[in-house]
This record gives sequence, structure tokens and C-alpha cells, in this order.
Amino acid sequence: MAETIVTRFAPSPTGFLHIGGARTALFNWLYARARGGKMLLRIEDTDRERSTQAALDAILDGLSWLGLNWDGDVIYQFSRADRHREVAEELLAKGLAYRCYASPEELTQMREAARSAGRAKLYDGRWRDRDPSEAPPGVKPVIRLKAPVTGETVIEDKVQGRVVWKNEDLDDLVLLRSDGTPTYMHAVVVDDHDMGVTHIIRGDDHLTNGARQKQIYDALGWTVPVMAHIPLIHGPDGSKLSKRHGALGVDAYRGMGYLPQALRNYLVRLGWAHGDQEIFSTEEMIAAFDLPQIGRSPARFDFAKLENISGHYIRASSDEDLLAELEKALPYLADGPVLAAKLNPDLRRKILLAMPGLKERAKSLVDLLEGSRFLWASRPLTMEEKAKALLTPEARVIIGSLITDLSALNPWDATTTETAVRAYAERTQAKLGSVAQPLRAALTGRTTSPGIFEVLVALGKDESIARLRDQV
RNA sequence: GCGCCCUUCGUCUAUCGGUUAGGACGCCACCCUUUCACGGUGGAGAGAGCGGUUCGAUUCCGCUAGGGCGCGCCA
Repeated sequence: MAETIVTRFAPSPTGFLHIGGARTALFNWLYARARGGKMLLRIEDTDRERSTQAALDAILDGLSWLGLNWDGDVIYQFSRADRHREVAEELLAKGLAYRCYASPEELTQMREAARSAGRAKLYDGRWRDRDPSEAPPGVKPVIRLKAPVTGETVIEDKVQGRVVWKNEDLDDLVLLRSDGTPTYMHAVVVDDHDMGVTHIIRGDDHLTNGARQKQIYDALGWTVPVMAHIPLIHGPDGSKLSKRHGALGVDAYRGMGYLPQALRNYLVRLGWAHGDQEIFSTEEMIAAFDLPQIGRSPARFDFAKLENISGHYIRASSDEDLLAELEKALPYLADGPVLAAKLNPDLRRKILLAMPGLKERAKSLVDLLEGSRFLWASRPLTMEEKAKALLTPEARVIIGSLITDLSALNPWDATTTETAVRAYAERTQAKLGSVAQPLRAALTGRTTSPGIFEVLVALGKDESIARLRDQV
């Protein structure tokens, strides 16, 4: 029977969940979900100084918002320190690792010497075969892996292909620090093994780590998981992603009003393709995703494309779902709380009435909120400059006449209001636009809005007439 | 400095030796039109450079250039 696929996402809680991490998590999630496997979540919190609860919360919250659920309990790497130590001791006992008493000063010297000599190997292995009796008194040693000195270390990477290092270029890495705590390199191997991880999908900044970890696996006689090192995401200018462009926490994207499914769709297409398909439902994404289709070159983050995909998802959502999404997002949006305070059944009804016109013009929930603002603004409306300019004396005359026509309407709906306004335009030999624009300005305080008849209907007769009266 | 990785329109990408090098975003034009959008139609726009291999290279190999990542008792 086929083995169960186990992937993992392993962030360190030293900062928010950035966009690259989110994509890595997504890839791991998709791969596992498509194969009836599991995605585990391991928090690499062995750096006690830099790990914070706030960062941990942000990561968990970000994953949840994106809908990337993990299986089982969250595993905290720090809690497994005893096990890491045990494995290191085992290696030591088998003669596959050794104690190294080199001082930080010696190490620095070695490194400098190696660099100026053009050597790749930084540590010279001076304690590799030395007798423990030569240990300087009072120095706590680290434990280093006795890595092979000849031959090659090879990774058959699912994305990068076959990558080869000469062992003479790889030095003996530290497994256990002098204080007995495990290094990242060692902890990762032990944890991935113990957790039954079968596939390691991570950023290619870990590619060289892969080689060093392979050496630990080999020493332990453990099976190396399948590795897939995915290219990093760059900023729009090709440089490293910085806060100025895309390197924000996923919470920032929530704050910008993107739907999680839109962000997922954008991210999955960054570095991965399935023919010409651009839009993927969650099910399609899961079914189509695979490692060989991941490209090997880094992708640049492009807000314009994200916006476009976001707009697609906004338009594709039902009016009811969108209202629900908007309400959910309100705490995170600028002015969201303002709307939240005003929301009541009547306002919800109005927003829903206007939603078809609103969502066509929105690329994000922020646009939706802004677009609906005229519905919850209170009279007298504050006018945008351009709207003010539309309300010329002539325009006010038109509005005055329209009040009479519109007041007579019963029922008040898209058909009756349109008929009335068109009739007025014909009667006065005016173009519809020259009537509609002043109306729009008076009703919304803006020069752009959904169709004017939709606006009239969403606002209702009383409010519409009142707003028109405000302008004559 | 050393090691490793990368290089198709501005951007994301398709192509698995033979294509007028395809799609999407963005951009431009036109159409639709009560504004703005949406939608529709059309357009401009790419194989980093140089050598090989081959009947034939975007595709395979090498070099150069450019970019990225790594090189801790950080993760």
C-alpha cells in the first residue's frame, strides 16, 4: 500500500507570516490535500531570544485566514530538545560525531583564513580525530557531525533537479551547541524523521541546508524525504522582497480587502502553472497542483495582477456571500468599524440591493466599502470637489424639476425611475448624461457610482428625494 | 572570496528539437454606455550574449554577462 504523504510547514515565530511563507504553506497544503495526506505545522522556536508569542499568533491567524488548515496539534520544536540531544549522543556513541572544543576566536580565524585562501570549507576539522584527553579544561564542547570528506552529497530535488556538492566543500556542522541545545540543522532532521515527513517543500534558500541535512540523514541511516526547493518571491524590481512592496504579513493583505481565495489563486500561479489556466477553484487547485510544474526561476510580486484576480473573485461571489465577507473583514479595514457601527437590517438590505452594481466596480472589499459609502452617509452629504462642480445652477434647476417627477412615482423601482428620468430628458431635449450626472452628484456626493437607477432604488424614495432637495 | 541555483513580451507563464513562439495581467485603440467599471474586438510587446551538438534549436551542452540564495554554537 502506498505510504501516506506527510508534508509540513515549519515557520519560525520571529516575525509575521509573509507572502513567501504563505505560498510555501499553500504548496505544502495542496500537495498533501491532493493525495489524502497530511500537512503538519511545526513551530521552529529553538531560538528563544527571537521567538515571540505575537509572531506565533500572527502565523496561526494568517494560516487560518487563508484557509490552510494543518493536521493534528501544532508541534513546538523547542519541546523536543531532549530528543534532539539523545540523537546527537547516539551519533557520538557510534563515532559518527565528535566533540569540538574550538573557541569562537579560533573559529573566526579559521573562517578568515579559509576565505582568503579561497577554500569553501570554513571549519578545518581540527577536533575530528583528536583524543578527548587533549580537551582544554573548562571548555564546554559542541558536538559536530563527522561528515564524509570524500565523494559527493547529492539531492534529487523535485524542483531543482539533481544537485551535487563535493563533500570536500562541506564542513562538519554543529549538531549540539555547547549549552546542549540542538542547532536548527539537527533539529529539523530529527523532527522531520520523527514526524514521518515524506515531502519537504520549502524555499530554495534552504537548498544548501538540504545537502547538510542529507549528511545527517545518512549518518543516522534514515530515509531522506523527497525534497522540493521552490524559488523565492522577489519584489517588483527583482530585488529581495522588502516591506515597501510585497513583504507584508498576510494580515496586511486582509487589511487591503483581498479575499483569501483570491490571494491563494494569485500565489499558486506564482512559480507554478497548469497550461494556460489562470483561475482555479480550491478543488481544481488541489487536483492540478504538482511539483514538476514548479518553475525554477524566482517570480516577482505584482500587485496589479493580484488586484485583477481579486476583482475576479469579488465579481464571481454571490451578493450574500460578499456582504458576509465584507462584514467579517470590517474589523481589519480602514473605516470598517464606522460601517460596522451603522450596520442594521435596513442598511444590509440597501447594500444587498446595490451589490450587483457595487461588485462590478470593486477589486477588493475596500472598494466595496468605499463604493457603498453613499448608502450609509448621513445628510447633508459631503461633496467631492468634482461632484460639487457638477452641481451648476443649471443642474440644480434640472434636479428641482426631477423632484417633482420622481415624487409622483409609485411604485419606486428601477423601471419607473428610469422611465421618469428618460421622459424628462426627452421632454427637455437633454442628453441622458447631462441629467444623470447631476443626479449622481446629488445622491452620492461623487461623480462615479453604480447605475443611477440602481442608486435611486437602493436609497429608496424618501432618502433619494431628501438628498435631491438638499441641493436645490 | 567559495559553493549552489536562475535567465521566453514590462510582469506571471505555456512550449517537453520542427509553432506565424500561445495565454493572463498591465498598456494603447475602438465598441458598448447615464459616470466609473464590467464585457467585447483589435494592437504594440519576448527567447540575455557568444560558441557548439543537430538536417533543424527558445528547447540539449559549454562559456560570458546579469540576478538570486547560502556560507553561525540564527532559523
